[in-house]
Amino acid sequence: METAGTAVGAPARPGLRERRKQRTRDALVRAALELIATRGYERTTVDDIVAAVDVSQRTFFRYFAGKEEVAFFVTRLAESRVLEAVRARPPHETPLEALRRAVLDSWDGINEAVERLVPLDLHMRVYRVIESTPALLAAHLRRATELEEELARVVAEREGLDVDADPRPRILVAAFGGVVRVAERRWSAGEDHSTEAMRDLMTTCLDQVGPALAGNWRTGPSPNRANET
Amino acid sequence: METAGTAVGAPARPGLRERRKQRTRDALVRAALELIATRGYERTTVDDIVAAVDVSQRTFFRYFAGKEEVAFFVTRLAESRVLEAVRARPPHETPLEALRRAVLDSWDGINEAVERLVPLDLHMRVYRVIESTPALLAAHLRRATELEEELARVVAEREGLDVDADPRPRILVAAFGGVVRVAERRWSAGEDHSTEAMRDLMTTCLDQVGPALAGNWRTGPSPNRANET
DNA sequence: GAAGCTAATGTCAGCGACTGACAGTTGACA
DNA sequence: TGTCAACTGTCAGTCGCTGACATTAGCTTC
Repeated sequence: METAGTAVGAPARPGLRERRKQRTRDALVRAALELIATRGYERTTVDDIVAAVDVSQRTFFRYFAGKEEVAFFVTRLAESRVLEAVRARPPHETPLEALRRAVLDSWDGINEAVERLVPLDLHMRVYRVIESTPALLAAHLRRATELEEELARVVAEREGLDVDADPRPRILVAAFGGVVRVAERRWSAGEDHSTEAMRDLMTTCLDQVGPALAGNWRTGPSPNRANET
Repeated sequence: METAGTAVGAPARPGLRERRKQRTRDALVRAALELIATRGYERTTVDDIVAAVDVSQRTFFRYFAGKEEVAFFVTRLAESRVLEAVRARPPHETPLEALRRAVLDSWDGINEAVERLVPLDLHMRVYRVIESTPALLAAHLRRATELEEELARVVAEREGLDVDADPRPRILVAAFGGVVRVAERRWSAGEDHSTEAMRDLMTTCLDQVGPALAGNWRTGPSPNRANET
């Protein structure tokens, strides 16, 4: 469906109607995240959001299935990136290696992608609200397990296995996901919200999986336990 | 005010008022679970529940913080049992060992404890509704992470560590929790809902953690390797 | 450029979860 | 027995969310 007068070289610009839709959706997202970041999730009503954009409440619910969904609009970016990154890993890598490298790689350029939607700082503030609001945290965890389910499928396909027959894909992904969530929490709770800090935290946490699972912690000192005592 | 009435022991029998409270709460739980198991969660209104017990809606919300809470009333039993079991493990065990043994042990006698509240079969049906209802699944996962947080604290204390300084307790618990959830899902999705089936599934899944995390899956055969290492 | 189609939006009414305020009832206890 | 506190019910109202129907406004076609 080529519309009139769009050169092949330039990105096919959608019609006015489509652009308007995009604009109101972005406006809703921005207004919602700004309100949520400042007033909190529960103290932000849908009426507040639609009043800021001057559309009807009904319109909001046509764009988003619920109040929760708008809060995760930016987060979804990162999720899809991770999934893509895992698919792109070369097949000779170990499943765990593939997951680890994919997650670390997917952080490169994520900031720019986010910034195209909302200010990065805003997204950070919203993320902390998500982690501290019971209803949003619950939704976040559910979304995470859905992502894990897809990851398990990808891993199983990589290895030529049946997800439902062999439990290892789901187990690997579940364990991996748990560790990632620990890293995310430490990151958002800490001071340094840079991408590098995230990478460091993630690698440290993933490196600790072996030591954490195996053996007696008290026998030998762990790789880096500078902060003990 | 406090529901801390000692349900055991003969001497301190609670007064009539306390007994009435207990009775209405149990009635609400039973009615709610029965309705949820048969009609599903979303298709069960609070009005339906209170109509079955013949109390006002306001009373329901004085007993339960929300509609969700009543659905997890029985599940909470298992959670507290697991926590107790971990605390009871001898300190010479490896953290992973302690968790594993605690979870497996806590299933002994769980059926009897559940049956004191509602028929076991009813609880099973509700559990499957929880896993298949987005809103309930989200709440379930959030509760699970709260339990993991407490478990991490217990593990850290066992090993004489600071939960916030050393990441290993949370990492271990997160990975462990992920695997447990895989086992739970397989169990509730399968046919055999017996305690033994759960034990078998749990042990197999936990035995697969090592193989899943380490090495190349394609070199070694056997999706089911006897517990080595 | 006017007419027709259709997607996007607004309005209205209503359901269900949940809460605060107030009043009535009923165990507990002196 | 009477007083007090706890338990419950009623009522009104907020908020998230949805279906039905009317209205507006791009886009297409002639």
